[in-house]
Amino acid sequence: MFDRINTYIINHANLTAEELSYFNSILQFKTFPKKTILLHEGEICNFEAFINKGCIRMYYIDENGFEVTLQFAIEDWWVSDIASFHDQKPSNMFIETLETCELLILSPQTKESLLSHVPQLERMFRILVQRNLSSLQGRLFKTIATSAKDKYLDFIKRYPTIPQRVPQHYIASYLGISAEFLSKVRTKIAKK
Amino acid sequence: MFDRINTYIINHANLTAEELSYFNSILQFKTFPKKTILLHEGEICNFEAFINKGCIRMYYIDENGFEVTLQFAIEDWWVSDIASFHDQKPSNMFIETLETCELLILSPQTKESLLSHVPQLERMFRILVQRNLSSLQGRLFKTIATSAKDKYLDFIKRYPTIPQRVPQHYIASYLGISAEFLSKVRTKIAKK
DNA sequence: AACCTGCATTGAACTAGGACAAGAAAATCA
DNA sequence: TGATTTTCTTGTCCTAGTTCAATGCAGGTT
Repeated sequence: MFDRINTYIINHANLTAEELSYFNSILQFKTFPKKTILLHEGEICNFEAFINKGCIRMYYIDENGFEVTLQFAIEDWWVSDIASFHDQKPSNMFIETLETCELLILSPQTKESLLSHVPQLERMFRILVQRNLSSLQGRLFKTIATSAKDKYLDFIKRYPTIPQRVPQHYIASYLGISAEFLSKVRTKIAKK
Repeated sequence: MFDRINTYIINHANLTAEELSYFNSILQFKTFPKKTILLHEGEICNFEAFINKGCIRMYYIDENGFEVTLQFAIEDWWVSDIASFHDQKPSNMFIETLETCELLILSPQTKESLLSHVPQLERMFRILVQRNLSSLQGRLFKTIATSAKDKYLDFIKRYPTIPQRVPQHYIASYLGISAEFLSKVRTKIAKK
């Protein structure tokens, strides 16, 4: 049950056996069926979850019902709306399982206590957020500067396993193009 | 010389007088003329700078010379390519002064020593990065989901002082639209 | 087997925004 | 002060991507 996360932790921080077992002791293990909405727009996000198994999507919806996928997350990713989680303020995004998911969950309280017991992890979480920021910066650039075709090719290169796991129109909404146009782009790529 | 940053720190962390003066002692104060490139693509970013005075732009350039402005930063902002700064790896962005700038600078070494002397600040910097991430998430959403006009209106609402300080075509490159089209959008708005 | 429901494809008509070009207006500097 | 560079505007034509609608195609469910 903790194999996956412990491997992850060992690779990202330098904990003693005790610290690791303390970490494990405060994690809450939970399973969610496919299509469960873990966080609704307007709610306060009270989890930071490590994906032990499954696939999750974070997305926004505007007034007209137009969806933008912010992120896909699979095994070994952390999922949360950190802004909402940390400031305990309403989120403006949705988080939804796309498959049956096994999650290891921190609440604001357990995270707080974790960080005070194992201050080292403060660093790990900071680096996690930094990486996230940096990759989002790169993505914004590509979203603006690149054609639909190149964005798609880049996507399947960066996330080769995702297309097999999630419906194509979600990928379109991640790339910022319509589902129909992605389909056209794909047939054009295939023909060459 | 430290008034501005000390006010900032007091608002964002809870330091003793000694800690604050230690903080001040390790900061390097430097002035740069307008249009100085502080960081070139390919270089390692060796600064995290607090803007005491002035205005700075962070941007990407693609193979065809197409520019995307990632961020404008003015007084009270921190400027750095954190990914490059922390991992000491080559940056893929440019950072350039748009006005004469007074900066208070941390190097990787001084930041390291600062964080070990005043571990509290680890939290402040983490929150800084989190806020940054969260606002970038919102921006990506708007970039994809919103019309040029709405993006511009949103921009002048969020950053009302920026348009007076920076050339308009940089704002266009922030919004992800061409300078010409921004001009057209503006005349259309003005006519109403 | 028949029937949904969700997903992908294709085509036709349309549009937001881009590229290019040429001037006008500001800002910078000698 | 004029001269040069940078920035902003406006018009024309063009294209990448959208919207809408129709069709097909799984894969569950009853």
